[in-house]
Amino acid sequence: ENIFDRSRMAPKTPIKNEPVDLSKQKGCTPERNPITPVKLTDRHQPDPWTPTANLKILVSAASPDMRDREKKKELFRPIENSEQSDTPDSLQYDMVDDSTVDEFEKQRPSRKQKSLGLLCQKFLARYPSYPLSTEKTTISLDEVASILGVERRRIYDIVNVLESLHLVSRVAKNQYCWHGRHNLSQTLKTLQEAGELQYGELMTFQHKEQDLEYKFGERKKETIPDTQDRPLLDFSEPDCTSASANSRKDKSLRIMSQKFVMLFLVSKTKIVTLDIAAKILIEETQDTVDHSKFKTKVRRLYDIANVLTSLGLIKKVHVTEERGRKPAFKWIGPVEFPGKTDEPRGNKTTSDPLPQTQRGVCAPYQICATRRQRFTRHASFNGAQPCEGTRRKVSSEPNSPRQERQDEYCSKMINLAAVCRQKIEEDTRNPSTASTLSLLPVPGDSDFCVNPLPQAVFPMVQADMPNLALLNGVSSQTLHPSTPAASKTENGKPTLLPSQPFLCFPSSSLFMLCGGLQENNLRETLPTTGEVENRSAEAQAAVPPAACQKRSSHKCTSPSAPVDDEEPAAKKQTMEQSDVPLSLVVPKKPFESPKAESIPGSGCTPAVHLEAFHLDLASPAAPEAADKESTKALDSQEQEKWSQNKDLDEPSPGNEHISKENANQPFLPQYLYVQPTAGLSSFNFLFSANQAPGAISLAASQLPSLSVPCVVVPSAAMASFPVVCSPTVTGPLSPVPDGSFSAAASMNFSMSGLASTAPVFIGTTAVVTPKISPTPSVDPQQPAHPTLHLSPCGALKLDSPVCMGHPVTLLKLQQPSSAPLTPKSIRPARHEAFFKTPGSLGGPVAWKKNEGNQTRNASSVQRRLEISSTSPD
DNA sequence: CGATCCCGCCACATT
DNA sequence: AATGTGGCGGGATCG
Repeated sequence: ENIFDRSRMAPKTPIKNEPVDLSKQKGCTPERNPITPVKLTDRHQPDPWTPTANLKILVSAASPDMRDREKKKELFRPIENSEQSDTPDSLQYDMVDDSTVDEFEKQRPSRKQKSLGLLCQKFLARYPSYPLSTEKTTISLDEVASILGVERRRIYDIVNVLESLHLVSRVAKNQYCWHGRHNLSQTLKTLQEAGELQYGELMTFQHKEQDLEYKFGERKKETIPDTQDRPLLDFSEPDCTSASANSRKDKSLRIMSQKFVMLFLVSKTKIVTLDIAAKILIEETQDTVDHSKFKTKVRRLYDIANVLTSLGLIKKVHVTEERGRKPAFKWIGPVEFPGKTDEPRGNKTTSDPLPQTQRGVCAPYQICATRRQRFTRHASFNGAQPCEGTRRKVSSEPNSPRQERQDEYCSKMINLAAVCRQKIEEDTRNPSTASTLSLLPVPGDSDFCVNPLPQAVFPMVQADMPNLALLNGVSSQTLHPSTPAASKTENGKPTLLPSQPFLCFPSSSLFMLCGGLQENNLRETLPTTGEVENRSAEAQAAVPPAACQKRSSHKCTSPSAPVDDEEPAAKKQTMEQSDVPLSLVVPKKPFESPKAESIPGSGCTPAVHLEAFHLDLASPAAPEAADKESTKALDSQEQEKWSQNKDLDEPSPGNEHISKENANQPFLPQYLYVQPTAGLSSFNFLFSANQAPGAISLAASQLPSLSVPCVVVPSAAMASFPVVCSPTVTGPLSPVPDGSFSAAASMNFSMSGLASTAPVFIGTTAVVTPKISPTPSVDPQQPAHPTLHLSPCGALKLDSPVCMGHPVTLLKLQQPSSAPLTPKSIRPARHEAFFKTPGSLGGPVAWKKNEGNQTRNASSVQRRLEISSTSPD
């Protein structure tokens, strides 16, 4: 509590004022003692309590420098003056201290009070998350240590982890430079990329491996053969320095921290158990595996986890496996990163931070990853080096500023989302663990937001593990998530679950949206197009329920191919599907063409994308997830969005509306708009899904990007539930346009959302649309879906469908339509990848296929690597 | 009793 | 040699 206050109070800048702060704190000590345990007492310990004694203590705590310096003076002074002041020291002090102290002692600070996590929070509270570029704050370890009342050693633990994420950089001896979260997303992205390279494969199997590992221990290594430990990313050295070569174990804590983060980013489920992480990390590091070593590693991971938890990037969860419940952590930080790596273009603000060539380069640090090579240079970075100073290079922020902004926003958004998410999750969980499904059960019910719309779109969210799910509204969907889980185990399987995305809709009112704009048209125009479209349409539709229904039905039915796929797909499985969808898509285009035409190629694509999306979503949520992965490799897809809401009432359907801007501009993105009802003032929104223009282009790339962002906005009324949306996400890969906007879009809404209060959310991931339509046609689907879910195989099935959805579609569409096809064919593979989902046991093979995807992904990555490698060479 | 993880010794690195 | 860093793991707490 205190912390918060303080932070608020002083969020501002850090340190500089220390004197003040210090004084306060110290002064506070007594006061705060109650709260914070701090060792003060201890320190005070023995001595005679005189003012001096206190000083001494403080001093001792402080570094030598500190001691000498005025700080002491200041500190004391303030204290004396302000608080206890006047009196002759000792007395008051004693009084205060003792009493407090004693109390404390009595109470015992409780270990928790001294926890690293708490300490980290305190630490973070002292600095602004997004410091102005102008202000550079430097952090003196000694000061901080003394202020926070801990030994310096502890500060190192915190700083090392923060450094691994580039939130701070070492400037000099006892000095660190605070950067804040501006570059966090960039860093995460980099880590994600690096992680894919290193762990991608592993993660694929995640679950399996886990098990295996358990048994075997670490065999995994294979995958990651060589990597040594070296820093994946090293931040450190942008330049080089001799140091780079470095020494001392390379700061294992930092490296470990990065690797740990990578595991999350690469994990589909976004959940990583400690033991697995430990095993992986050990392996990399070494072969030997002793038990003791393992134990030590776990200890370190706890240290890191505490810091990451304080940063709001992960949270603790438990995974129940056959073996039992295991401690694990779930990533709740941003999943997707706006910056794109791929494209050069970048548009949006963000993008390109790195002007130069490839991003690969950019990515700083990169990952030398796997191979160890590191690149050195990022020369690009050099330019901007921040603090630097002396020797150590610090480079921290390689990134350009612009991006940062976006990132920031994103980050903020994300955070919010995370918060929401958590809430939701929690809620969900509570019901039952196993339960993930619990929600599901009601498909039809109004509860889910869907009501209004026949079809709703849901964003997927990943569930956390435990929770999960949700879904669908109405009918159709359902559980995908659950399925997998179910298959595995009843409960827990968080793993699986997690991976899959779900949505929840609590109440009715929600809305979502999604990106595809075109679709609307399409749908209308052609029902047939397919599910995908439908979805998009649906999404749109969703808003306007009435309309939607029709569509939905149409969708379902009409789209022969696509549709089929879905259903069949489930059965069928797989990859191929993707193709199918495409085909479906194609048709649409024609339809759409009017709009689309305007921008021919692009128009189509976008639409397609959307569709794909939808499809995925629609069918099994899970799949979608898979897709993403494929696309990126990561799981970003999974990300989730959460929404939360608290709202009050229900949403009033009426309120919501979706406006489509599209209408005018077909291609463009769709938006959803939700008007708030009276109640809400706050929100409304919308968003577009994609943007058109970019989309237009059509390239496959778009698709990926496509992520259509959806946004949900809760109306005021709705408030009660949140919604979410997500864009899907391939984003990263995709070039530009999409990504950019998606990001942008999200940002926007988010912002608004934030402001308002309402929960909003956004997700990256995909969205799912349920298709539920009133029409019979739908029904068929339903069965299918369910089946999928249910069936053990579910995962597989799901995947397949999913796969279909995405990428493929696009491609095909394009071709037929306009022409310009891009060769993205590649994507299909990716799609597959997506599917990989978690749990699935089943279809491992398929997953692997990812590779194909990866190729894509990889392609970019690889290129980078290659480049990098070459360059280094 | 297992999960956490505080605490601080001590080795290595840097001054 | 002094001081900065940070690996490491014993053992106390927590749940």
